[in-house]
Amino acid sequence: MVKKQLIMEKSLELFAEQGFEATSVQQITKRCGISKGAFYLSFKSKEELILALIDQFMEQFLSNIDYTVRNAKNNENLLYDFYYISFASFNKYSNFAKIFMKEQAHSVNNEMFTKLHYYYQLHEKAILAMVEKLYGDEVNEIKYDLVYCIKSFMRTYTELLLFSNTLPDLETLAQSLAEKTNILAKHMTIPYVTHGFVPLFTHPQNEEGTKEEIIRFIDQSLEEVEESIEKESLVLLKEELLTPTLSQALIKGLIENIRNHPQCIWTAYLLRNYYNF
Amino acid sequence: MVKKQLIMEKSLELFAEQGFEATSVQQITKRCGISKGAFYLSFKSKEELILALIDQFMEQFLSNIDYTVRNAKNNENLLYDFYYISFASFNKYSNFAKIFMKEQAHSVNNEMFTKLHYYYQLHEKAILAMVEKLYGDEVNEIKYDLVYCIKSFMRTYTELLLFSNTLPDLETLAQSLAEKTNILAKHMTIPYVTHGFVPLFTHPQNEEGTKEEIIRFIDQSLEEVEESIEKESLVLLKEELLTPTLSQALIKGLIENIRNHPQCIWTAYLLRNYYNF
DNA sequence: TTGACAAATGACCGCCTAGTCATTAGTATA
DNA sequence: TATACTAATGACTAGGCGGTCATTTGTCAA
Repeated sequence: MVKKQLIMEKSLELFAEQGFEATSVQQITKRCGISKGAFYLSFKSKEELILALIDQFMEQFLSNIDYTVRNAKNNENLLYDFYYISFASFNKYSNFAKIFMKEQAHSVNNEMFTKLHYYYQLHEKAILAMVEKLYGDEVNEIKYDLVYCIKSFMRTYTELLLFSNTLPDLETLAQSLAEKTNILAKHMTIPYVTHGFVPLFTHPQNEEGTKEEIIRFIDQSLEEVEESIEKESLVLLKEELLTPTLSQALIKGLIENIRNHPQCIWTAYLLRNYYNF
Repeated sequence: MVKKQLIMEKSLELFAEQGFEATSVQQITKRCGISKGAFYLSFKSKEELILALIDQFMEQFLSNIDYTVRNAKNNENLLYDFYYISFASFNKYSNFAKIFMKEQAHSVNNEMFTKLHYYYQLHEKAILAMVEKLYGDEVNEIKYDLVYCIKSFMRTYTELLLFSNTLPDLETLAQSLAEKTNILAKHMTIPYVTHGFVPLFTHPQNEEGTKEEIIRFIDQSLEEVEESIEKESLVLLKEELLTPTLSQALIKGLIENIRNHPQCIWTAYLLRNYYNF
């Protein structure tokens, strides 16, 4: 549905400028050049639109990071790549990133709060995985605190990137933060965050990740995808889930086929998790 | 005026829970147990109330930090004290701090935006002054970036402090961040922020700090203060501004007399700046 | 050209908002 | 007690909000 995409694009602009609450459905429909009724044909409420935007961006963003961390051949460039890909994502989807910065703690309502915290924890998990991969057992005492430092850097420097008018220099930024992180990992002795992530709020155990859930995502992707290779890959992956026959390499290749297709990003992410690639 | 204070207290609670926009004047008056009309006798609009709250807290907070940095006898505990006093302030005025975290980038309107950025820059200036005092010329290349790192830490760990339910351990927190800062100052070689603070937005040169402006603040404080010592100190300071006669030590003592009085905090801050204490 | 169906419209609803102002209550002085 | 004045009230206005739905428009096949 083209209209749905149009609404998401235009509303993103408005939300980035004004925030969620301050942007009315009227403004959105006006910018789209459609009527109010048409809006409610695509989304059953303003809230649903917001949740859809969050999903779209966070899935993209997190799967990018996850892919980078998992597929890093060596540790040499991992930290740099992590920062680079993160800031590049924020830069590319700057409109969403701006909203994210503004509304993060706002939690307009419960469902949005739940969703954001869910993605937030996935992000922390990805960073923690990276820290463990990079520094191993040497940093066991300080690793949770280190994750927090990394998150600190990302937050503040992303803000600088998004809201200052200077031209971003992503290479230097990634280098600078990678250096800082390495320095802290090497010399820090007094951590503050020590007990892992105190979940601010207990998230109902998500069923994502089970075989059935992944198949549901594959079916959904199948409906939305046109291209034949992606379609075939999805079908094969579904069959493989039901009755395993293929080798690891073949499965990995199939996932690789769909990983960059807009409608398959989350499906690919779940599959990578499932097969532990 | 007692009512004004009541409204500020109760509205602070509501704003911290829900944010500015989501809190209506009706809710505020209900919690205060007063009528809507009574609200508009104290504040001429909801916006004026918000701006007053921002002023009250930021003046308190910044003057605390400024005092700590200026009066540090040696560099040994300065960094620790800075972090400690900052987090203690945030902890004490947690309701305001929560609002501040939530609404920072929101800029409901232009006047609030201007105000926040003004205080924001004062904060950066105070941190920069501390960095220079601590590390001198050794960190010239990286000092602006270091300021940004300090701000990063403060942001994220304040959030942890405010929104997690764990008991805060301010000593450890201040120690931990002081160590991190020292480590970075010692080892960092690749700064990202190099050109000083690119003012995101040019702030109209505030007249605060001129002799006339300070006298106006003294007059305002005089109206609100009851205690005789503070009153006398204010009168003497005003006379001194008009016709200088007293020694540095006497002036400093007079400022010290008023520095902790709620209605004189900003006046004292401006005077310290004026006399460069 | 007609009829059938889907897509799109925008007037309309109930609700809530910030802010106003004629009216009333309370209090201090003469 | 009468008068004068301030403090406080809450019904009211105008306007914006999210969301609905009877109606119109557009697009096909027959």
